[in-house]
Parts: sequence; C-alpha cells; structure tokens
Amino acid sequence: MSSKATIVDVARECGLSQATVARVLNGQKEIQVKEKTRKRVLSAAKKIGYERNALAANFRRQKTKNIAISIADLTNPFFPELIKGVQNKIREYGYSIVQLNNEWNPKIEQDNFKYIIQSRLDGAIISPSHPRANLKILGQLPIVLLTNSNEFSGYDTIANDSKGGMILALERLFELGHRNIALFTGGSMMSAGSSWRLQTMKDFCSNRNIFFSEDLCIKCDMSVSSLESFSQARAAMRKFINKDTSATAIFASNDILALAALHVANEKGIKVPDELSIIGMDGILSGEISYPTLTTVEKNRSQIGSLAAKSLIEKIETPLEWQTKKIILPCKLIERGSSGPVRGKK
Amino acid sequence: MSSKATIVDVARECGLSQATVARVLNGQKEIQVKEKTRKRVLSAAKKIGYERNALAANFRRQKTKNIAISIADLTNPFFPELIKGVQNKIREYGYSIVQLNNEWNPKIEQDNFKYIIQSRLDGAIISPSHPRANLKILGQLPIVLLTNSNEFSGYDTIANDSKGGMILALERLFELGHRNIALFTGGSMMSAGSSWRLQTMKDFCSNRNIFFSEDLCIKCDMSVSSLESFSQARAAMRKFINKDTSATAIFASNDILALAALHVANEKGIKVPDELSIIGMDGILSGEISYPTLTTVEKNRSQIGSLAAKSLIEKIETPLEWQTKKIILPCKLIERGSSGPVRGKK
DNA sequence: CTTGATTTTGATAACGTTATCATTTTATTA
DNA sequence: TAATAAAATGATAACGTTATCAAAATCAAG
Repeated sequence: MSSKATIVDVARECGLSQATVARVLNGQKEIQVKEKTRKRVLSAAKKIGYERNALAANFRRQKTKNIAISIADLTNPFFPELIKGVQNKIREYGYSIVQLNNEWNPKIEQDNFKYIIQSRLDGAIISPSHPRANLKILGQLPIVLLTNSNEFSGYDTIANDSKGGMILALERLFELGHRNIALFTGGSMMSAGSSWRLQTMKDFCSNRNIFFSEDLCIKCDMSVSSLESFSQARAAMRKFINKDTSATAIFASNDILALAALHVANEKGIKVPDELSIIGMDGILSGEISYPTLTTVEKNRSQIGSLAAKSLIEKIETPLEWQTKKIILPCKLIERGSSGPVRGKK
Repeated sequence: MSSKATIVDVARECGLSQATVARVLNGQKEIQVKEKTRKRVLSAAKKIGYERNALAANFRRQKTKNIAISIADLTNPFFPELIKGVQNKIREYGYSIVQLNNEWNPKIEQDNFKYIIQSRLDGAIISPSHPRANLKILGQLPIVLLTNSNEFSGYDTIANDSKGGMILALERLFELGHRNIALFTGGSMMSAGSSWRLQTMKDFCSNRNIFFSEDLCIKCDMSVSSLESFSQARAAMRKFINKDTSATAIFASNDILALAALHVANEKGIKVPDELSIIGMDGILSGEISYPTLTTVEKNRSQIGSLAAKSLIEKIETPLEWQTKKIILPCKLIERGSSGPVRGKK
C-alpha cells in the first residue's frame, strides 16, 4: 500500500534524519538543504512511493489550505461562474474549495458555519442566505461576504452595484426615446429588494419629468426555482399586456423576468424591439441565446469571485491590519436585440 | 479565544477523564455513557466554548469525511444540478464536498487527483476530462466515474443512456410523420461522440427505410464555452438552411445546438414547429424559456448525482465486496413547443 | 590551521483526537 | 451477601507531520 509510507520510512531508506526529509519534501522553498541530500531524499521518496499525508500536516499546523464557499443554491446561474473565479484565483496560492449549499435554509446555513469552524477551514466566502444571517459563530475567522446589504457592517463585502446598473438601463431607454417605462420586479425573500427598485424608478422618472405610476409596475412572486419564477412571471406579464398598452419599454430586475416578458411578447405577436423594448439584469446564458437576444445589465461574476478570493487570502495570510473593505463593482449595459428606439405600436 | 478549548480542558472543567469526554462529545451514538455524566460533560463543554477540532480527529482516524467531485467546468449547466444531487445525498451521511475543476486540462486534472490522495479524501466522484484520463494515481481509492465510455472497465460508472435517448427522439419524429430528419452534431474533444451519433442515425434510418445522407448532417466545431458553441452552431445552421430545404426536422445532439437552430429559424422566418421541428438533448434551462420552448431529450442530473453519491458511500463504508457496478439511466423525451407533426413548408 | 560565523543536519517535543486496554462501578443472580 | 457479569469510566499510546532548539559540518578570514 504505497500511500502508507511516511516521512520516517523515507528517512530510514535514505539514512537521513526525519527532519531533513521533511525539509526536502514539505518545506518551503527558502529552506536551506544541500543539493546532494535533496536528491538522496527525493529518490528514496520516489522509491518507496511516499505521498505526503496532508491530514497530519494540516493537523500539526492547524491550517487546512481550504476555504469554504457558502451559497444558497448552486443551480442559480450566478454562482458557478463566481466559484470559477474564486477557484482560478486561489489555485495560485495553493488553496482548495469546500463547497457548501444551504438551499435557502438558515438552519442548514448555520450547520455549514459550524462545519467551517470545526473543520478549521482557513476562511470563507459567504453569500448570506438572508440579510440577517447569523455570522457570530464564525468568530474571528477571515471571511468575505458577497452582498451589498448594509446590515453587515464590520465585515468585508463585495457585490455589484445593482442600483447603478438599473440606472444605466433606464438612462439608455430614456435616450432611445422611451417615456413610458414599466418596471418588472419580483418580491423576493430579500423583501428589501423590490422596494429600492421601485424607489429608484420613481426617483429616475421624477428627475426626468416622465410619467410613472404603480400601474407601470409589474410584480410577481419570485420562487427559489428559476423555472417557477419564469412561469409566474409569464402570467404576470400576460395580465399586464392585456391591461396596459402605453408602455414602450420594460426594465426587468432580472433576466428570467425579462425573458418571460419577451416570451409573452413573442406569443402575442408584439414585435421586440420595434414595439416593445426589454432590458433585463444579470447576464445569464439564456439571454444570449434567446430570440431576439436580450439586452441586459450584466453583473460581474467571475471578477467578483476572484476579487473575493484575493481579499480573503490577503486576510488569511496577513492578519495584521483590520480595515474593513467594501467593494462595489459597476455593472455594464450589454445592448443586444431586445432594445431599440421607440417606434409606433401596432 | 473560544475555539482553542480542547477535550482536555473540558475534562478538567468537569472532573472527568479525557476519554469519557471524548465519548460524549465525538463518540458514536451506540457508545455507553451515563446520562448524568453526559450532562456534566455537555454543560462543561458549553461553558468553556468547546468546538470539536475536526483536524485532529481526521488525522487520528485518517478519514476526512470529505469526498472530491472532479469535473471539467462548473459553468457547464450539467454539473451544478449533479453536484446538488450529490450534496443532498451525502449530507445524510455527514460527508462534505471538495470541488475540483480542471478546465478540460489533463495536467490540472492530474494535480487534482494528487491532491485527492494527499488530502486523504475518502473517495471521489469523477467526470473524466477525456476518455483516457489516467486514474492510476488514485490507487485503491473508492471512486465512481460519470461516464458511459467503455474505456474504464473495472471502475464503477454511472451515466445517461444517450444513445437510447437519441432513438427516443428519432422515433417520435418518425411517428409525427417526419421522413427527412437532419442530424446536428458537434465534433467535440470526445471525438468518439459524434461518430456513434452518426452511426445511430444511419441505423435508425435504414431500419425505417427513410432517406439519410451525410448532407443531412450539420456539423460544427464545439468549443468548451457554451456561448462560442452557440455562435459556431448558428453559422453552421445558416449554411445548412441556405443549402437544404428538404429536412422537416432536426435532431441536435445538445440543447445549445438545438437552440442555435431555433434561433436561426426565427431569424429566417421559418415557423417552428409548423415548418420545422427541432429536438435537442440535455434539458437546460434556456430550452424551457426559449420561444418556442424546446422539445428535448432530458438527461438525468440530480438523480445521477445522488446515485453516484450513494454508490460511493457504500464503497467507502463497506469496502468488502468488489463488484463493479455500471449504471445507465434512461433519458426522457420532454415534448415542448419546438416539435410537431409535419406540415407544409412555406 | 584556528577561530568564529554560517550553513546544514539531527533529536525530539508537541498538536488534539481516537482506540485500546485496564480499572472501577453498577447491576444481576444464586 | 457473595460471586459474577455487565456497564461505565480512566490511563495512555498512538497517528505523521512541523517547529524548535541543539549539534555537527562547512566556510571565511586572519
């Protein structure tokens, strides 16, 4: 059984002390050891098939070189790319990822936090399942939060500037001549979510002196599953279309909603973008391959991941300074096929 | 610093031996300990804020209760759901997931395998990056492979019955009256991939006495990125449409290709499904929210994940029997808006 | 070649848990 | 109540590495 050879066996094999062997096999690069002995050790190790026992090393050092990523739901298209960003960054530093999902369940989330502590992971990147997620069990562990909620003062956070992104979209629609813009939003569990959007909309319209009323606000229940959201959103959109004919554009607070709107428009024979412009938010793949393709406000994903990873590793490896860092990344408007200048309605 | 209290501290606090404390705090349920002492230990532990040091326990046992999931690319929509399936299953058994991506790079994959061994993970679920992936470094480690390639004899494997699924789609198209069916496929790195599909197509058509020629075969380069594939696929589809007008249906070997076909059809004003039926394969979200919605052969994801997890944990916990298990799950045809009976062409 | 500085190697004690065996306490039976 | 069995607890040695300090070997300079 090759994987049972230890450092002691290697030492015996090459007639050097266990300490020297350790220096060669697991020590940092800077450590001093003669080239000749290094070779002796290496060949002995190879001969008896030594594989480092990271379990023992981790235990001794009380470090794991593992970090946790705690998220709600891996099937949310936001996260895989984010994780990829994290992964690419931390590989450079020799860390690995332990992936924890909580299915939006705060109980599971707490269990996961407990697991992080007990496993002595070196740090964590956490997307809180809700704005009041209880982080105190994590104690002094280096963490970076993926949120722009201001509930988490005292923690490092990093997130997209959703509000700024929304304004980008609205400004562009205004520029294209739209004066009746509907807001399509869902009352998510982050109930704060829809309210700031409504407020942003109101502010925008009053600043530009254009009309807005709650009648131009399409609301629908948001579910945890994208698919259910989509179907709820279509129902809401159908209802809206039947009632209102003044809107020439719709800003949707995420791409699923926008695609639902697009779907219904196609269904009803409403030409997009000639009769109706639609802008979504997120930048999911489905929006790139819909017909027409979806104009959207793209949120950062892999960049957020790599920034979070970088921040976290800095915190882990230089725990000196205790400056809380709040990063907000700008969103980017990606103009594709679903938006255009105002034209006549049918 | 609460997380530094050890079992010895708890023992001192409650005046019991370290062994007894260990039995209460980390021992299996079946172990005998009086209710009164259990309470003494528990309250002492709580009082001084003991948190189990899993690092030490793992080291002592040479078990981690962690399993690896090695995949190529997390952003491939196939994997998140699969991982979710794994996760839900292993949570029951108290295991966690270490997530390893290799970006289709065999070198990184090998590094990941080495990491698995050195970290003494208890097992691994592996989606090989290519049909000749080198697994020998993993030695006797319990593993389950996500593939139906027959290159891996001697290993447990689990995968979808892609061929059976393809036949399901073709049969349905035949039933709907289609007699000119095109095959849309991509020459992926698994170069075996497209050839069995072509063969299956030929066999099917000759069995039913319907026409098929290589002209009815749309090929395009497949990239690792879904988006690039999509754009390549559209180009191929446009070329095909301009040349061939006989096909009344297209079977695409994945949903991205199918959606590209759908996109081009929309673009050219070809009515789907009235003038052209399209069936894809995979069951990705984009297909559920496209217009029209995409008929597809759905591959199992979360079920594969949970089956793989179950298999693996059985192997880990009862290493007695050495029966290689090969599981092939049937695919399911999901009929949505992009397929229908043959009608006249424009 | 001697001395002192510097580099390289060696001996050994942790790290905190679990596992093994020994011992004590409690329960059971005659 | 004594004798025995069973249950509960205690003492202690691992596990394989890293870290610390001590010893030896090598080098530099006079």
